[in-house]
Amino acid sequence: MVSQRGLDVLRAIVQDYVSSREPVGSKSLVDRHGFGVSAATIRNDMAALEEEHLIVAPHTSSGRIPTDKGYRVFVDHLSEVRQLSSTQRQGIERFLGESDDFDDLLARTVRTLSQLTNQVAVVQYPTLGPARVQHLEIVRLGPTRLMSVLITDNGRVEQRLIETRAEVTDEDVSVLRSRLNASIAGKQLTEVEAVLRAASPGQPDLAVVEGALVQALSEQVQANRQSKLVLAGTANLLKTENDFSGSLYPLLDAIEEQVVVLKLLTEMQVAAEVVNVSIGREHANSGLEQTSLVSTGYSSAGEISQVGLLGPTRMDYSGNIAAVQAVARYLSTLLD
Amino acid sequence: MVSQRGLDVLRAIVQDYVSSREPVGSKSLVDRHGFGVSAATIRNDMAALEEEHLIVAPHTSSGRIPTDKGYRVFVDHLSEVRQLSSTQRQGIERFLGESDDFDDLLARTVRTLSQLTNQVAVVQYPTLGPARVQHLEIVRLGPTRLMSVLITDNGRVEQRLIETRAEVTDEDVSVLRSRLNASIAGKQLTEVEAVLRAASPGQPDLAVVEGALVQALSEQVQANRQSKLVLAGTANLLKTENDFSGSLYPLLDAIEEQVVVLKLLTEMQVAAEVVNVSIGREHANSGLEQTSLVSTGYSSAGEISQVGLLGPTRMDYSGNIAAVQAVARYLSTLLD
DNA sequence: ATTGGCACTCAGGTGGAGTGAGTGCCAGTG
DNA sequence: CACTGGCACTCACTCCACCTGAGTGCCAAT
Repeated sequence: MVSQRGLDVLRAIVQDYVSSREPVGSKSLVDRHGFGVSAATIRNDMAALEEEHLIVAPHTSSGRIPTDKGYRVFVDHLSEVRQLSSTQRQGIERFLGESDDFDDLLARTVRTLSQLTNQVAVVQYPTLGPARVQHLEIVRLGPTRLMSVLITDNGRVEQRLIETRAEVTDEDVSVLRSRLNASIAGKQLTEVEAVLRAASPGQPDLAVVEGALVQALSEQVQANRQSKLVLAGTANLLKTENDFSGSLYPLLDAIEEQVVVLKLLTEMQVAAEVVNVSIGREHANSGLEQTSLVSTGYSSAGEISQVGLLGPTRMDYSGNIAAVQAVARYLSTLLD
Repeated sequence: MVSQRGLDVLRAIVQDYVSSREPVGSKSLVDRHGFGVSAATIRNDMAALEEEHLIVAPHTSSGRIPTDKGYRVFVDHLSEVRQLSSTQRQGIERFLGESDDFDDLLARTVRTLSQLTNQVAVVQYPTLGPARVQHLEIVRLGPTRLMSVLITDNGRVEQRLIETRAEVTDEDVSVLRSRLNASIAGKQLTEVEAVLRAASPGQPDLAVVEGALVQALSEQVQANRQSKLVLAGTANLLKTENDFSGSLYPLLDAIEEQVVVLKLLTEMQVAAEVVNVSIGREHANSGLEQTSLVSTGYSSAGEISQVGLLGPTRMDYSGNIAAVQAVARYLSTLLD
């Protein structure tokens, strides 16, 4: 059983290890934090912590480092969220406030977050969800090539290339544009597919082209479900003192691939306001075993998406949680 | 003076060093490439090459490695472009052919190129240049927030957020949308600003809002000049055996920052078809001293932009040049 | 111009000794 | 019963000395 002092010791171990990156031993522990007891006593407590798999010794007779489970207990019970300084807060607001458009805003978000924390920052694009169709533009790029641009009432823009089997003229495009806009403008994206299928066919000679367009539009609406990711600060993984054993290649590769990170973020999808922390092997995803993911929701036009950061399990959880929270909150106020 | 055999020796040194990553000495040189002479003779040639700063010895009495200047001579005079295998070619065409839209196509391009070469691949977004306005959509996001979406006749889409001082209703937006579209649809982007400034003012009560919109549009048109970059394969920098001395941090940071790379690419802007190679210190840009950039133009709707790759100066120039060329050509055929 | 021979250099690997931070255990104490 | 001081032990790391081998520059001979 782990005593109350045992937990204090765990907290101290995590703090010292995070700041020094060296396994911490009983002696230096009593030196830095004056528990009212001797090193030998602390050693007993440490033995208990090791019993519970909260800490581990990298090799016989060296200091201890926290395990994933140890970090978990630390995050859940032993740390309090440190608040950001007001200058940091202002920095965030100034930098995010200047953005030009949605893409730019998310880009600035991850930049800010990665600079603030020295970790890799990620943000999920919101799904289009309950948005409505504002306008559908069709552009003729060539005799058998069209592009559709779907604009929603909350300012998202999705485009798609279409290869038609038959040749299309500019007039055809005009006709189709009017027809389709008339039928889907103002409709929710989720309804679009049904509306299109139900619509009465237009001129027979355009049927083939119209079919291809409807097909493409449906895909476009579908596609937004599997959302997209923006990230920044991957260079932080290489900061002179890095925490990862073995090659960084699999890690950076996994991050660049995005799919694993995206999956993790999606799983964390819960209420905004709550900050989720997933530590090391808790997410046994290939490449990310040595990292923790700190994320929380932000809301954009009612939709909740995740923004967060990725770093070594040995990270400053208090500071990072605070940073993620602050950025997410401000992002929400900008978007809602 | 460097003899003809001297140049052959240089070629051999580059080839051996690129494939073995070890300084190459006179003995192993005669072993692998049977010049008709003895090692001592080769040593004399190597001394001449060193005299010309084409090769250098990392430490006294070790093998030699090529200098940036040595690579330059190799690229310009000693290497021939190796052609890609037809399966590689087909792979490129299959993967790029499937893309959905312009963004996706460029994303696939860099992915392909980075996988093909194991380097970092980059591609520059084309400037909008001579494109014409197809449609301008205005979306009302809130009482004082609008978003403008500019669609060009070659399928590019640019969006921008606008904060208006006065409140705007949906009706106002409709009015403005019609007015602005009427005046700029079909105009070249370069003309847009002039046209807008010259246009007669509409309803006086909308003047403020219209002013803000016009302002934003002008910026939007301007902004596309400074183009944007897509990249992939940064993980390749960390492949187990990597070539960079010192920390990778400054390098990855510079790449992620994009601005330096963008500047380099822009400077290379010349005719398509020609493959440019910039080697190491030839571009003395902070962070990229140990890298070479191989790039060439691709054309999109008449505009020429650059696509290329970035890797250690010790790279397989022949193969990489071939890959860049093949990808750029196919990209051009898709886009033009 | 080319060659074989020779003395020299130096990075990298190997192995042993020493150091110090840290441990587990145990007997003793308030 | 919780805590303490003491003690023997472990083991990663550093330093140093030594060796090896690939490679060099130079020179006299062809």
